Amino acid sequence: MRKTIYDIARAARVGIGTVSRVFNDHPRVAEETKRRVLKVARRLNYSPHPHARRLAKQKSFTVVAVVPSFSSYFFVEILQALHDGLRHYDYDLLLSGLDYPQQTHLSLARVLDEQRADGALVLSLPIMRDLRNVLEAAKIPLVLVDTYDPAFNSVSSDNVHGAFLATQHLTKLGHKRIGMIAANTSSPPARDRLKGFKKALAEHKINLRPEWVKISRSHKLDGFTYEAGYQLMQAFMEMNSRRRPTAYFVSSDVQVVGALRAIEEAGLRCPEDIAIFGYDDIVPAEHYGISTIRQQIGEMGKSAVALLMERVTNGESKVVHRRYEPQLVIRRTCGTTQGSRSASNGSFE
Amino acid sequence: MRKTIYDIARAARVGIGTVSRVFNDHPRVAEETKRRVLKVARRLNYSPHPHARRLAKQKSFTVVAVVPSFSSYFFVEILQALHDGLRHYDYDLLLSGLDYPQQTHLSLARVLDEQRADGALVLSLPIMRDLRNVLEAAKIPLVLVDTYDPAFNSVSSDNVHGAFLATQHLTKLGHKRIGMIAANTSSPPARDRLKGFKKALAEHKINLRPEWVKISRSHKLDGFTYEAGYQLMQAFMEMNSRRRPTAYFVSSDVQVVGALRAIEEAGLRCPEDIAIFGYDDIVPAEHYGISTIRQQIGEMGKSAVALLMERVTNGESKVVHRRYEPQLVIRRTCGTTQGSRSASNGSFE
DNA sequence: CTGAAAGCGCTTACAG
DNA sequence: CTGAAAGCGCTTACAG
Repeated sequence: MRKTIYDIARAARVGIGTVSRVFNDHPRVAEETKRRVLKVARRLNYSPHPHARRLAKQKSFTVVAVVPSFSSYFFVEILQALHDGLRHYDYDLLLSGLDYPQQTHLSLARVLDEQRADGALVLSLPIMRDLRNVLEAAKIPLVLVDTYDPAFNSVSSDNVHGAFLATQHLTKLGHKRIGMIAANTSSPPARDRLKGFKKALAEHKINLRPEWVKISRSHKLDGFTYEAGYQLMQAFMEMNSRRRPTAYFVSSDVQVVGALRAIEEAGLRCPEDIAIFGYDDIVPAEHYGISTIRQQIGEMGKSAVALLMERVTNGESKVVHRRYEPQLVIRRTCGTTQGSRSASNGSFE
Repeated sequence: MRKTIYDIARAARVGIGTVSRVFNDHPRVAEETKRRVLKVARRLNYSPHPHARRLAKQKSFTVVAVVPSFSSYFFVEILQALHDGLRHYDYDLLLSGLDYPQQTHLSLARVLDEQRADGALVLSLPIMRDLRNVLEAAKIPLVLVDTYDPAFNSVSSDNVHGAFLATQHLTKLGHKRIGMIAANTSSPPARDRLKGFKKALAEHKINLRPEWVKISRSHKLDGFTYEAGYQLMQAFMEMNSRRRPTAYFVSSDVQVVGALRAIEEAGLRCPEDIAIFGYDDIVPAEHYGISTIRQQIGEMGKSAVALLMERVTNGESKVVHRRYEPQLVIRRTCGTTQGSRSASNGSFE
């Protein structure tokens, strides 16, 4: 039979209040009493009933993570980081998956309504009006991860800057003809990466050719998929080789893998014929030798949890934005300095 | 302020017991009363407090999933399936990740001890003695997913048969020289796939050459990784081309991706020079054109949840084993019938 | 069919 | 420092 606080109290010859205080690290319990209670508790293999505790404390000791999708490397990694972080706080992680992004606010509203969570982590979702209303109505701490909205705490990565770095690197290698494969711009990261790309071209006085920027319209993971990368690169491959880019910034590594496939099928090689720069540094990126931008996912996860827990436990309420700097990871696919070829090619431009 | 059952009772002019009965679908409540209560509840936006309910009912309405690792496609997909399935039952899914497989039994013991779950789903773990003890001691329903042990309910896929089908397909294409890249045999699926491979060779009277079976010793995901596939295939590539297999059964698609890379680096092509058969049908497999074995992951997840919930809610207790038949998915990498080449090659053996 | 009351296992002011 | 008691929001025999 499960042991209760009464069993411990009896065996330790104290009142139940004292047992409770011991387990709640109440400051005013005599050392001696505390020791005795803990000893008995251990002997009887006691642990407080979580739901009773939650009811009495009027707290759920649970955090919800609202995730748009399970099936991408990024989410798996960030989820893992969040899960690990939460362990230190003895909080449970409740997953709230979404079938349709449109229902985010509904599913979240329900969770918050039922007071099933003391805090929320909202991943990668564009903050639309419906969602913002729910979030503002919910009087619980929350932090946005991988998105940004001035009104809420957030931990995000500077996608504009990351894309800028990647593109700039391509220019430094001597490329003048640079294209981009972008994800659906309904996704904030996709939008920012496109922005960073444009910014880098502008800053290096390289002409932006509209036909050299191909944007996925897919709604499946907002085009952050193999298929999207493959198809868009195929479109490039169909262009006359003298009239297409020599280098490409691709908005995610998953897309790069698809793109590489298209390049190979076109009988070309990367990086010999075509330079590629990706984004995300997903696990397999190393193996493919993809030059990419690393987001500090583990750090972001830890930081998001810490931020949230400060608010949940200390009642801290100032809105904070933490922005992580992405890092360049140079590997094979971007190639090395364009020698004479770039010079001559460049002169055509 | 949060509404309680008392608010509803007062507004609906009934006792709190009646309100409770309405929300618990108690059979003997007058239709008229029920309607009135529900109407008021809706108006006041009431929903029962989950923890109070759990405390009073002495049930956690939660299921734990013990997962060895987040970072693989397989787990993500199975998790997604479990999560979806659980929704229909209004049960929460509690994740219990593991840092070290060795502590599985400890982390599980803790959860069960604290009565934080009414049932458990244990994924892909080899059932060792420690774990078996914990599971047997826990008097809660549980089902094994993707593993098998005679003592517990299980939903698994017939890995022996899947590997058999894959290997047999290679023989049917005319291959006589067939090798295998296997994962660490400490993993039950890895072991079974190796077994199925051997069985198919035996049945088709093809000689098993020990040096043509390369087994990963990695502990990282038991060798179900890009790296393992890459390295083992590299080892094959270093063999004299006349003395190595013309076809390979690889124990997972992730490994295939690594293997393809090694093949490419060796200046060979798949399927023209080398035929490959994978396993798992992970999302990107389609894109690579990997011929593979599909496990019915979605089905398995649904079925596991259903099995568990029958036990949790109906108290059903017979031990049941559900085995899913894997399916052949023929794509590019295994090539087509070996023409004259296979004939002549075959004659060397 | 329905209400009043005890109980689920804790927490926490209030006295002392 | 510590005990007795009320309260957290439900559920469920027990009467009626």
